[in-house]
Amino acid sequence: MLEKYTIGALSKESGVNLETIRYYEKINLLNKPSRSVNGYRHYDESAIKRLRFVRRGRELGFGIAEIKTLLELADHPEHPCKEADQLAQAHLTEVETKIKDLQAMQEVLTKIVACQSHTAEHCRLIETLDQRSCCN
Amino acid sequence: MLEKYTIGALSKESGVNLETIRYYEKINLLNKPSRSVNGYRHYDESAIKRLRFVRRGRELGFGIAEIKTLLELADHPEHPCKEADQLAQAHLTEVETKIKDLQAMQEVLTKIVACQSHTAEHCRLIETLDQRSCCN
DNA sequence: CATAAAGTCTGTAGCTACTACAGGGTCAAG
DNA sequence: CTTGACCCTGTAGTAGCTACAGACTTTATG
Repeated sequence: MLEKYTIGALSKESGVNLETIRYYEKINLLNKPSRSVNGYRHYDESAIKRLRFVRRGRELGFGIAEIKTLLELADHPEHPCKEADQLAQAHLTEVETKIKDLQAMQEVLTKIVACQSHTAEHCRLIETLDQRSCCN
Repeated sequence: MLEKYTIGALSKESGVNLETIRYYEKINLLNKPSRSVNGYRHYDESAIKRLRFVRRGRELGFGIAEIKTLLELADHPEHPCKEADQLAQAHLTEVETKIKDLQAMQEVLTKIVACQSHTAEHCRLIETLDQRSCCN
């Protein structure tokens, strides 16, 4: 297998910060790569895929521990992925809650922005956020 | 002014963890409260309002620094709250982006959950997240 | 061919926003 | 008068990075 990627190249290909890659290795999220004589890390295509998976997982809001589980499941295709499904299901619920919360925030912020009396006296921030209403 | 609240009471009234209140004091987000002879902190009603504002702000996704700015604005009613409006506007944009991202996540996760072939072989997780599609 | 810039290495410290102790003092009830 | 609930300070831990310091290697330029 060709191991043509240095850590810098992997960083660019995967979109993951170079220091973060080393960090992921340290916490055993990524396997230890092979090294060339000078001690430089070298990676192959599969490392890019893995790292992209990690990045996307993080973007999707999965924690490191969850991603670790998912990677382990992916590494053992002989096992049923019921567990992975359950993880995804749990996460879906979490995501849906997050969306609802953010939509509530959106509503309040829209009201604050809509408040056009530009003096703190009329646009009393503390009360506004406290009571979830503005300038009424 | 009556300073009838101990830190524990303030914690209950504001919904902010007791240790977190001390932390907020340490980082100068909250003013240093008066102390009784034994060294216990004592708070009044305004502290509750302030702390509720902080909590709500955090819930709305504002960072500590942003909240500090908002509190300062609220403390000076003579200043126009244009700055506060701008902060809220900027934050609203951020929240809207987050909602969109989460909705994209929701879509992907729904697909993963909908994938009913319960072997990792067919439900190839890495490719799934990488390509944003599942079991096609 | 020399040198400078860019890349890599390890290790440690810093970041945000908390949370969780340890080890001690204080206060109210039974 | 002791037990338990509360409070105090200070430090260390948490997640998930990010940013150095100080050293080595590789590559590009004059």
